[in-house]
Amino acid sequence: MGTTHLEPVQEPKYWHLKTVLNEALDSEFAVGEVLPNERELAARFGVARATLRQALEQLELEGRLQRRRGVGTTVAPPRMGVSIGPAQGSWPGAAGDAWRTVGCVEAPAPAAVARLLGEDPDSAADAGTLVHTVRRVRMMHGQAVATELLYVPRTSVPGLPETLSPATHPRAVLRELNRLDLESEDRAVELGSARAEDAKQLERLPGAPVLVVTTRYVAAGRVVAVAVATYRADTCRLTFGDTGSMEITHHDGAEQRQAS
Amino acid sequence: MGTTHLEPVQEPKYWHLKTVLNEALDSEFAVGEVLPNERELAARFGVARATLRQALEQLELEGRLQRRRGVGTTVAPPRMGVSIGPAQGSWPGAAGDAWRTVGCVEAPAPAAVARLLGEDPDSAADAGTLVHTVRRVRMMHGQAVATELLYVPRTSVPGLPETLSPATHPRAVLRELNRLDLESEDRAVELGSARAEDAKQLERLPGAPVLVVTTRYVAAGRVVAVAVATYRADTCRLTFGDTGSMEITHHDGAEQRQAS
DNA sequence: TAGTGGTCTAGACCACGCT
DNA sequence: GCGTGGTCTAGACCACTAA
Repeated sequence: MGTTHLEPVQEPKYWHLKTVLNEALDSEFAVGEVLPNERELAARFGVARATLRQALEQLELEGRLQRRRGVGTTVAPPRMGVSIGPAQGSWPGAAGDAWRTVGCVEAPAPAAVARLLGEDPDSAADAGTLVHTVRRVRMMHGQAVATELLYVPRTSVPGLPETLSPATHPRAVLRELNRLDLESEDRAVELGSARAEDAKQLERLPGAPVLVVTTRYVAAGRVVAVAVATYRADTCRLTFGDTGSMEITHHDGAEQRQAS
Repeated sequence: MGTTHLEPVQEPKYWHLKTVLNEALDSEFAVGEVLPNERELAARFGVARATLRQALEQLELEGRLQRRRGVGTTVAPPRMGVSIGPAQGSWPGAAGDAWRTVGCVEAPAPAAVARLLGEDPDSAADAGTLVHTVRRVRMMHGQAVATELLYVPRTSVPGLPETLSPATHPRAVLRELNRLDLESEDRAVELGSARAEDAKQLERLPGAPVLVVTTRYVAAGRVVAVAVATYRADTCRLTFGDTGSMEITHHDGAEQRQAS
């Protein structure tokens, strides 16, 4: 990455800059390596820092870079493929999955969730059903890749005792849920930005781009649970389907060296 | 939306601004309505235009706003649910789907595609297989929501004549493809930014956020085709699963009035 | 041609991670 | 405390759309 000042083009500077950096990343940097700091880079390319940042932002969005305040900008490893249903025992709480339960409360369902549960919109308006709300975090390669809120109406798990200790509560809900036999799952994926709470658990700043996966679990003809999972969009590629053979984690880039 | 100057908080201004605007959008604006211009809004909230823009950018990312150069900023309708296989005859070219074919060439497969097709990485390095490359656009409600490049190796459609006119070529490829019986599909979804070419067809600026859906079609134990589809992330919610009953296009917001 | 959003600049200060 | 990325400002000019 030389002191290449940009030749005048009729293409936004930040766009051209992005291309140049992308190529430099492929050919001159190893995964995990730290780039020069933003002031340095901006000077080297002869642009304002804000312009340089616009290019870096996009590269981070595309999963090529990782930036951390107080630390620096590093070359990101290829996105990891995370398997989303129906395979790999994603039925919440199945043994061996990579979810870690971090809490559970019992509260009225938010309006949006009530609608997904197939409530009558009117009745949901004034009094949402009581739902067990389990918060979980999905770990992969020692990193938090997703947070999830799992909503289970009390009516879905009638076998539960009235009062539960915070320690056993989530486990009990998941256990009861696994007793039901799952008929099907509906899923939707959309782009969102991390709310403050999620951002913290994903070790990102609020507003970071995330992929929101909404799942409805159907058993015995009824929606028995709804999950809203928030995946880091920068580091994750969501994989669907039977085999999981697309889980190959390799990338285009020329050499795949490793930083010390 | 009053002349509410922001009270001093220890939260980024643009973040707070986003919250305020989001609420105003729910309560004081109808879908399709145009907002005051950026200079006006910035003045009204007592912030620099760049700061105001940071808030607007996020709201656009979340599908709440739509901005068009030379026109203005309007309140976006709720995201539309677009169905992604395996239902709804998504096997390319099936009758009645909303894809419009815009071109077709025969060329060596790019390295990334060759890998997805299950090629030997070494042989792919020096000589990619010849593939038919069909470019399609997915329309919904009269709007382009996705572009797709469908890669079909010549070996997958041996029945095809050597030379084809540009007009009949794509149709012929799709027809041959439909003769095979599809065994399964692998899919992956990740965040990307629109390349110049895609952006144009999606009526967005280059770099706009998109959801990239990569599909591998398997028939007779082999990968017979690979599709890379690029969906507008601002206007689309991708839906997966059996019923498509999550296709409800309604949103949280209080009233859902309609602009004139 | 007037008005919009998009790009760009050259500064300043802040919050955070390290050491 | 020092260096990093994150936020913010107050300008300027450009590219596009529509009247």
